[in-house]
Amino acid sequence: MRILALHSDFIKYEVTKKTKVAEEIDESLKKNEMDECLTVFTSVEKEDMADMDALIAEASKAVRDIARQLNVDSIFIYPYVHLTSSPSTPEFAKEFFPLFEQELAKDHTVKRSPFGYYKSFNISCKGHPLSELSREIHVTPKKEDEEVVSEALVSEERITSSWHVLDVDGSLVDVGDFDFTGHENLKTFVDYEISGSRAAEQEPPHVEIMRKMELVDYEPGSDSGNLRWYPKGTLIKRLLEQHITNVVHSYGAMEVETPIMYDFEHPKLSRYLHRFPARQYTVLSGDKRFFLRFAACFGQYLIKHDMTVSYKHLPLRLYELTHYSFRREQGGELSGLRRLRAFTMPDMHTLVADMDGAKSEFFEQFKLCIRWMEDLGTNFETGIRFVRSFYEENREFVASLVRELGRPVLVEMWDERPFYFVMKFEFNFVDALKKASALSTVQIDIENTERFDLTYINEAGERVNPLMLHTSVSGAIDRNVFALLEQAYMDGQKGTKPMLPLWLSPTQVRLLPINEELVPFCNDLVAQLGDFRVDVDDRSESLGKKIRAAEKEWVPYIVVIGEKERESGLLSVRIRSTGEKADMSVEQMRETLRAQTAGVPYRPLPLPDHLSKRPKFRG
RNA sequence: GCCCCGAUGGCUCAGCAUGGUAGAGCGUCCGCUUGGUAAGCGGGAGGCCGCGGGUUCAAAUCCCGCUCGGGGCUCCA
Repeated sequence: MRILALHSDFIKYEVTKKTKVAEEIDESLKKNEMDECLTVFTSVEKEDMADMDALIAEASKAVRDIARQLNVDSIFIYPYVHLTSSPSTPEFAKEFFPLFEQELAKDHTVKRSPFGYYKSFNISCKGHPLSELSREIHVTPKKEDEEVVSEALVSEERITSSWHVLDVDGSLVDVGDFDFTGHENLKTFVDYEISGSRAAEQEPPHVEIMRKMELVDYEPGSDSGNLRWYPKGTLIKRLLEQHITNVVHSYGAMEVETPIMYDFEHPKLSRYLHRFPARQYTVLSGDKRFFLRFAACFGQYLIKHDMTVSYKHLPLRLYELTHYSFRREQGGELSGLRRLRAFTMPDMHTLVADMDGAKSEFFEQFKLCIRWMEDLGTNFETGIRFVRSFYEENREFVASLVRELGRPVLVEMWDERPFYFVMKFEFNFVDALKKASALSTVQIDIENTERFDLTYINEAGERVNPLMLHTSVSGAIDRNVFALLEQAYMDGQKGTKPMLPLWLSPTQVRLLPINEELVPFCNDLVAQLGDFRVDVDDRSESLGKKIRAAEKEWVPYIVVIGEKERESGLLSVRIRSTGEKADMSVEQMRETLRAQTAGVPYRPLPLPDHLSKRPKFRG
């Protein structure tokens, strides 16, 4: 940004002609003047668009400094594009000037000439040594540090909230008064949320597991928080992705795919961005700047903006599995699969006509999320958050959610609305280090359909803004894997053998031939168990070692194949989940597997089915 | 962004306080072993001790800077 500040006896202007980009103004502003003032000619530049909040802070600081130096109170802001050769978009500047005026008006008398008009003007400059000053203001990420905090953060700090527990019988009590006996995990979640007590100074257990098991690993060749997935990890991830997509699809969402990067200068997006901390990756393409999406919101908003939607189409659901969403989290915030800079997020946005529609849809999606968590099989605790006024009007609705869930939940009640939503819930997984991480979530958004101009035609034929739900039924897929591994670890600590659900186990059945002559027989068995992931440890190792290797890989069914098996056709199976050994026929084996994998996706083995053919991905 | 910690064969780590020929286990390769429910035996190969500078006759080791990684704080739309 460039400014030219003139200490003036007076400035007068008069609008002569309107341009295409003109802001709407009152008749009274078409002609105005100010005496004894600092006239500030201002042009907003392209680079300023990186951060509106920082720009306002820096610019007003500069102007205040000059005003103090000259000891003037009155400030006249004059939008004047001609100071620069690389102006920002008119939309950005148009948004900037009123905010700039507002900021300076806190401690000065301020007037402003309108943006987007040709004007004639008269100015008298005092002509003393300090009367003509110019400044260049640069908004750089470095300067943002302490002073410039985005609107969203500021408002979050201002908002006070109170914490309660809502029980199944509908009673709402202060957290302090609730008896957590029998709800220890909820207590852990509550402590984490409220006090934020973060003791552990260790690496989360899932990190060692994900590396040792050759699922996922850090990638030193990329930015931190961008991981590499080995074949077994990729299998697990793909299965979860496929499953969540099936679930959401059969719920009635329409799947779409949208770009991963968006134009900083797109007027609607830039305005949205300025509501949030600058945590996005930026990408340069020629001299255009783009940001990598941090959710699927943008693409879906832009599609919905262009759609013609009737009330008959509601609720209308779009879904995308974002491969990837990007958030440039601060270095120290990153943690294994729990917190990443590039992550995979199933994201659904539902348009509904009104608050009644929003509530019934919210309820259905709440049930869908419960089912997901039950399938995943990890622990979870519920947080429900809303604005106080929303609760006052919807007590019964909120209570019905808790009844549906069948156990008490943590409630956070805000005095005023901190973000764009009036209500949300999340299901939080509590990990081995007693930290909580959100998985499923649904939010009722009352702001963005207007902001992004999403509309539908109601029964009266009018074009109106719907309400919108933001939903992730599963939460980030990476984080689901995190939860599965942490849960397995915790199970292991309690004495049960750690394992993944059968449908996600990279190897479901491992055959251990007692000598190499039995390998062909094992190959026949692999073929007979065709629709499952069965492999053969054909290496020339001792049986003990093969068993140990299979156990370390958490293989759910380990089958030793010797002469006895070849003759009888009965398999000697070591069942990980129960620790028992059982003899079963191939057909029984098949049935056992089939019963446990009904309704979930299948993918073939991600590696060669003979262990002797398998490379090591690490160590 | 701030504060702590770390970096040595493919992996996990020892060695570093007191400078003097670089070590182990696992894995890998080659032999032997053909076994019945969690580690059979022997041998070989494999190292710019993260990068750059300094101190020293001599640096994996001491000092400074950097890079990368992890954890904590803050943060988590």
